[in-house]
Formats: sequence, C-alpha cells, structure tokens
Amino acid sequence: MKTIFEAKLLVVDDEPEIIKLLKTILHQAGFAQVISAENCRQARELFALEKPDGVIFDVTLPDGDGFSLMQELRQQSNVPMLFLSARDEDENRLLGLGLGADDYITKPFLPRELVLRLSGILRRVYQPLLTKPPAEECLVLGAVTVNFKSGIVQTSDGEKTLTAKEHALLKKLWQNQGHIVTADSLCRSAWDDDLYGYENTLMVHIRRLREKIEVDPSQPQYLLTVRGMGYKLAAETKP
Amino acid sequence: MKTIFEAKLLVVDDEPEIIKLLKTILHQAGFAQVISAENCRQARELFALEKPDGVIFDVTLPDGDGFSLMQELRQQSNVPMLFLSARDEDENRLLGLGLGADDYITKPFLPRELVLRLSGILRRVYQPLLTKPPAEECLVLGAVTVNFKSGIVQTSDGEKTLTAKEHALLKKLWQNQGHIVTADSLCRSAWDDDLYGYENTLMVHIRRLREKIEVDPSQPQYLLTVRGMGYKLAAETKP
DNA sequence: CCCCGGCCTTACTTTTACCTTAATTTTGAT
DNA sequence: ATCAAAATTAAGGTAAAAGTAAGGCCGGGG
Repeated sequence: MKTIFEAKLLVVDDEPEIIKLLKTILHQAGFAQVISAENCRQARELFALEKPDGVIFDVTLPDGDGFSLMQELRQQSNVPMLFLSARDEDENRLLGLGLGADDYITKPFLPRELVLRLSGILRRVYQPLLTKPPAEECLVLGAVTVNFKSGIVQTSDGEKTLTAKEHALLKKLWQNQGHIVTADSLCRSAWDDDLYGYENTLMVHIRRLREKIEVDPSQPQYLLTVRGMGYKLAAETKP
Repeated sequence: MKTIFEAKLLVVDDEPEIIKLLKTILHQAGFAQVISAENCRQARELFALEKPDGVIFDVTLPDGDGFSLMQELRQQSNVPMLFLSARDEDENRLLGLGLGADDYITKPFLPRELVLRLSGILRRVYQPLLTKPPAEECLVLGAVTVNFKSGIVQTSDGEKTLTAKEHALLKKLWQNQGHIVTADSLCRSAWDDDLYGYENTLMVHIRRLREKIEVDPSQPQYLLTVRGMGYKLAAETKP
C-alpha cells in the first residue's frame, strides 16, 4: 500500500443496494479496491484470504450480528474496522466502540463524511509516523554537553548546573551558534527591563559561563569574544 | 507517556461547566492530566508550552473559531484533535473532519462515548510507538519508592501516603523527570482554576513533599530547586 | 448538629544563592 | 605607547525560596 487510497476495503452488508452505494462512494473518493461480503461466513473467508486494510460492517447480518463478527476478526487483526448501522441507540454505539471499532456511523450518512472518517482512520493507522519524540535539546561542544531542559553541563570533570541568567544567555548564543550576538541583544534576552550598567554585568556572567563550559576559561575555545561587536558561540564541529 | 492513559489532554472551551464536566469525565476514565484553555490565545500558548498528547476543541470560542485554531495547531503538530460542538449541521461536521480532525462529537454527548472515541484515537496514534510494555507506575529514587497507584511512599523509615496535591505535583515532576518544571506549569497541573497567591502555596507543598521523599528535607537530593526557573526531579540514577 | 482532624491556604520571618557593583588588571588594536 | 574594550576579582545587596505557624475549609464520627 503506497498511499492510503490504495487500501483494500472489505464491506460486509446484506443489502445489495448499500454495497453498491458504498462501492460507488469509495471508488469516487479514490479507493482502489472494494470487496464485499453478504454474511458472516463470507466475510470470514474473504478476510482470511484477501487480508483487507480496513473493514466496514453492517450491524445486522443474516447469519449473525456484526458485533460478534467484528470481535472475532479483531482477535486476528488490528486493521481499522468501523460499523455502519441503522440502529442509532446509544447502547449500540457504546457497544460497538467498546469492542474496539474505530468508528460507528449511523444510516443515513453523508457519503463525504464516511470518506473523511475512513481516510482519517486509515491515515492514523498506516501513517503513524508521528514526529518521533524530539531529541533532547542539547548543545555539544567537544567534550562538553549542555542540556537545556535539565540545565546541566556535562564536562569531563563532572556535572555543573546553569543558573537562570546563564541559561538564558547560553541559549541565546546557542540559537545563533556560529554568528556574532551583540551585547545588547544578549542582555535583552536575559533581562526584562534594560540593564543600565550592563557593560560589566554581562561580562561577569560570560565569565561564569566560561568557567562552566570551557576547559580553560582564560583561553576560550567555544564562547568567543568578538571585540567591538559582541560574543559568538563557536560553530559545532562535526565529527 | 507510558500508557495512553497517561496522555496529557488540552481542552479548549469557553464554558466553565463544560470544562469541569470534561475534566471529571476524563479523570474518572483514568486520564492523568487535563489542562484547559478558555480562548484561542490561551490555547496557543498552552499548546506550545505543554505539548499535550491530544486536544479537544469547542467550535465556538470567544476570540475566534475552533476550526481556524485547529488548522493552525495542525500545522505544528500531528497529535489527535477532536471537536466538540453544539452545532450539528452537516457542513460543520464535514468542515471539521475535512480539516483533519480525528472526530467531531456533538453536544449533548454520552460521557462514555467520548471516552471510547478518544481512547480509540489515542490508541491508534500512540500504540504503534509503544514498544515497551507499560512500566509499573513507580518512581524509584535511591532508597525511596513512590507508588502512584496507591499514593504510598516507601522509605527506610516506614510508609507515608501522599495527599492529593502532593500526588499531583510529584506526578508532574516525575513525568518530566530530569527536566526543569516551572512553578506555573506545576500549579496548572495541581489546581483547576488559577491559584492567585501561589508563590508560597506551592512552596509549602514542595516542602511537605520533601519531608516525605527526602532523607534530609533541608538538603534535597531528589526534588531540587532551580532558582528563578522552577523545580526539577533528579534524573534516575542508572545502576 | 457540632466537634474534630486532616488537608490546604495564608501570612510572616529568615536564609541563601544568585546577581550586581565597583575597582583593578589585562588585552589588543591603532 | 596609548587607550578603550574586555577580563578578572571580591564584596555587598537583593529577591527568590525556605521555613514556621496559625487560620480556614470540609467531610466523617460522635
């Protein structure tokens, strides 16, 4: 199955006109293959044989009810299954959903709604590629690693924790890694109101940062000063 | 998120009674965290900040409509989103589903149906990613063990039980173990309405927690404060 | 119905980690 | 050599958080 619309669907319903209607709707919507069964026995057979990517059941079937059939097929497979029913009683909907159906649509239904719901489910099931849990926000500088979520700096000689100001400043530098950041810009990202005598205040913080992330704070390798312009975090060195 | 019921849900609705009802329903159903927003602005903020695992929108909101909001958030994230609406017109349902909503539920709704539909969707979205079997709901910190199901803290000198607030706070910290959690975020997970003078209230609860889980509450080893930023539960030390 | 006890909240004082200031020294461009 | 920019120190101030105690709320038992 390359796209969700190449899904193979099994429709189980004993009313030929509904089958026909569904086939029409689904074909128009672009679903390529729709196969059908009129009763439980046929459905079981086709399910095993064709291995459809989704199943639509009517609740009332000539040789059993859709609920038990669905439950039975659910044991074997986790493909999307949804009910189509003329019976809109609350308890039926709850039963259907409770058994693990992906939806319960009542007749009469809007063709477009059926298609939307069905494609939504198929998309969820076959494209579950939810953005993988984002990697930890980490800054790697040689042997030094900074984790912004935990505020911890890992160095060869142990762990150090960042203070609030250090955290803000380093983050700003990190966001502009490889580029010069002006003192002014740095201050604005770490302080609310304007800091008056900041010429030194900032420097003192820079110094403290260097003590935490540099091997030798007097000979900075990562947090570099650019005379007359500001500071710069050295671009990440790719291994 | 270890099981689907540890999902964090964001409910966006301007009617306080609906929010309350939903919180009750969802809590009863076992969903761990339900946060709420009253309008689009708040929803956007919370969404970015809290990164919920699912969102429930009302269609009509004071500062915009749910449809556009949903579309906007959908750009950023693929988490399950569903509508809750008093407007059962066909075109609205089609619009909502067409924009990529996972479901469109009309008020009045059956609580159980909401829960079933929501868990079904969450299962579809998150189950494929759940590789590991659901872990015990336990937090282990050195010689201290916290069982969240029973709310019991086992220490070397006996058992202590957590109160409701302590439970909520510790769970939040646990879910973000190793990461800094802001006071604001902590408060939101333990209190429904905004807590006004929470500066101290939260601290007092933190103190009580420390008395229960720390060997020496004055020298915390596990529940650490990050001055100016929040609190942090020390990352589990791998044996 | 009222009292009691557990839990939560408020109000206030004390402590301390972090930030700022200021004074001095070093660096680097011209 | 000169001077401004930046670094370095150490000490003091300050606001955030800790600590403490008392009051308020609510549900269960007498």
